[in-house]
Amino acid sequence: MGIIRKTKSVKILLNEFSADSTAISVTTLIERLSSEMNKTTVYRILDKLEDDGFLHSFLGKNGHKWYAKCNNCSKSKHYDTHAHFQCLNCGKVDCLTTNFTIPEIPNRRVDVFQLLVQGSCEDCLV
Amino acid sequence: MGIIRKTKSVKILLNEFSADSTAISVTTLIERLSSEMNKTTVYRILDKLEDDGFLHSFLGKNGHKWYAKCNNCSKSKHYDTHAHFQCLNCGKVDCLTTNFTIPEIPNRRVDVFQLLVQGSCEDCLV
DNA sequence: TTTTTTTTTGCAATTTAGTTGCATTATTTT
DNA sequence: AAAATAATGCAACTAAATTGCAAAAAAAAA
Repeated sequence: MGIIRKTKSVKILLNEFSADSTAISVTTLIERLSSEMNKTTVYRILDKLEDDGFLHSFLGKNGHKWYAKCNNCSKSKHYDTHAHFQCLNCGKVDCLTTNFTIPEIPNRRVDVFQLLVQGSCEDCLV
Repeated sequence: MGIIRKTKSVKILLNEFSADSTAISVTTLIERLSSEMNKTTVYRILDKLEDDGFLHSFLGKNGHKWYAKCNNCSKSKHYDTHAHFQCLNCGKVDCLTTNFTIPEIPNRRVDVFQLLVQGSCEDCLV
């Protein structure tokens, strides 16, 4: 699919991810932008931004969707071999720069994996 | 909370996990046991069996809940340092016996993690 | 065993994330 | 400017999970 038109809504959403590389949950975006666009639009644009390799998505601990900016992704391939870290204290979620390698598993072929790490972030560590 | 009474419904559910150690999704259980108990009961009993350390839960790729038998868990502590493997071919999900160690992450304290690996299981590998 | 207390269950209603169809509006192409 | 195409809003819908409450079942007390 991919983004075709740079509409007002697309620009607003892109802007949300321009600040830092912290991940944002879909529900947060829907609430934050409720006066500017419909939730359906949020879902659809995020979907396309992911297809375009500008964002990538993953599921938080409760199974809800989060999005974050991509660093080295393209239309054809998402480099999702990184983990996501959720701070149990402040709730902030971000991408870890560490690239994980999943060890070989006997008699199985590993295609993809999803790793969500939870703990305390640098700001919340005493 | 924990299990207090060994009711008929509890026995039926325990029985579902007695066979092998393959994980079962909540929706599968609800459908499979629809003639024997209400879905609310399924949710509630699974919840208690997890509290009791008999089952542990995790989220599948779509964010839906799965349960599997515990091996070394107790009421107070779940030894969830293992990954779950979902076969993209047959859909089967099971616990990997390999215990993963998440490497140290600079300036962060890691408390828990969730690792879902997807690929091809031993039965589905040619 | 019978009565009383407490827990469990079923049912219906509710919540919430996410999706879909369709008419309207905006953007791009001609 | 007109025509073609894509994006948006809205309402309705789907599905997983939760909640309140009355009825039923299990355990404890008598």
